[in-house]
Amino acid sequence: MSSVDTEISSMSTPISLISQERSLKISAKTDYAVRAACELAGAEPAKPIKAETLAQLQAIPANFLENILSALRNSGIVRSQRGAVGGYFLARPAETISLADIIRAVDGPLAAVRGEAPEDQNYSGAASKVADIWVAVRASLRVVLEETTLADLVAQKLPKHVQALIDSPDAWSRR
Amino acid sequence: MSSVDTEISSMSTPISLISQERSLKISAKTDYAVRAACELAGAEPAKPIKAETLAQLQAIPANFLENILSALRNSGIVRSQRGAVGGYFLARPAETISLADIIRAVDGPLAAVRGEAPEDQNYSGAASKVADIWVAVRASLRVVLEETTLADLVAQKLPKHVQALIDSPDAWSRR
DNA sequence: ATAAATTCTACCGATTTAGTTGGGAATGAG
DNA sequence: CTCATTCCCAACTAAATCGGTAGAATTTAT
Repeated sequence: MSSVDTEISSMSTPISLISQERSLKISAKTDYAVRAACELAGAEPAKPIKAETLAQLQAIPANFLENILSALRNSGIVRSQRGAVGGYFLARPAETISLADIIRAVDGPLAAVRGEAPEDQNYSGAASKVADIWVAVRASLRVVLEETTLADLVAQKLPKHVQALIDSPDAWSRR
Repeated sequence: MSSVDTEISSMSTPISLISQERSLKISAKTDYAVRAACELAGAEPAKPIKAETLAQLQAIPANFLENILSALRNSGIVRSQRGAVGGYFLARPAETISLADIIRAVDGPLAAVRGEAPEDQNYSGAASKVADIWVAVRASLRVVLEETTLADLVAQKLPKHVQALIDSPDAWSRR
């Protein structure tokens, strides 16, 4: 066949698009949830802020944010007040809300392997230590996310070991 | 507030289903890639193993595995040999291949926030420190994934700080 | 009671995930 | 040479998730 086809080598590669794979990624939902929660933590304790206001403050699509706030409410992280002067506010002090709490509320357990916890997988042969690695990954995420609270974030005072990670030389290298 | 409303507790709650969200999750692709690479690392250096055999050894869907091996080959992690006695083998010594290399080959950069690097986001207001947190998350992932090699995994000798994470009391708590 | 404000629920399209299918192209054995 | 074996590669698919919208339901102020 052939004949003319080619030129292919040069490659058209329209590369339709930006690949966008996801494994160990941070979803928009998680990012939005943390940002909205920061705004709530930065405001007066029991004064409700309406969803629309949060959306504007953080440039989050308003209707999507409502889904997120709903998940946070179901997990007991925020509470809501309906009616004319309603809105959302934190359900407990910002010092007691970790980032891990927020992420789990909107996106489920950390470091799940194909929907299940790492310790529920079973690996054989040369790969038998792989479960340990996923457990280590989860533990290292927890070191950051379980210890950092909303209060830390808005006060711009992160826990020492978290700050140390950020200050480490290659933390900002893009790779 | 109310009074009667309740009953809510009982609530139909169809609970649509097991949620299965994904943020900071480990994809099937990543898991399969690491397991297949372990088998290659556990075998003799330049003796090719065919995809079908790898698939059986690790119970990975064979055709899907070919996609994954193709990605690993494009990233220079494995090499392949066609023909009757062909198959796949590691392109370089197992000591020089980190888990981060493998994950990036099949699923792109670690800890991307909505498709972009954390340092490319810009945050305002009460959330201005959020970028730092995502950088810390990425750095903590790297601590585990950049230092652990395929050789470590098959030898069942993980780096000290990784083993320390695994041995820490709450690493295995399910949460 | 009623209107205004806001939450809440159900839906929707596009992308991604996790695969499958099938054809072609090297390679080595006989 | 020829043919079986194996990789290679592109397209296709079903189901789930992502990101987002629309409208009904609820609460509060007046």
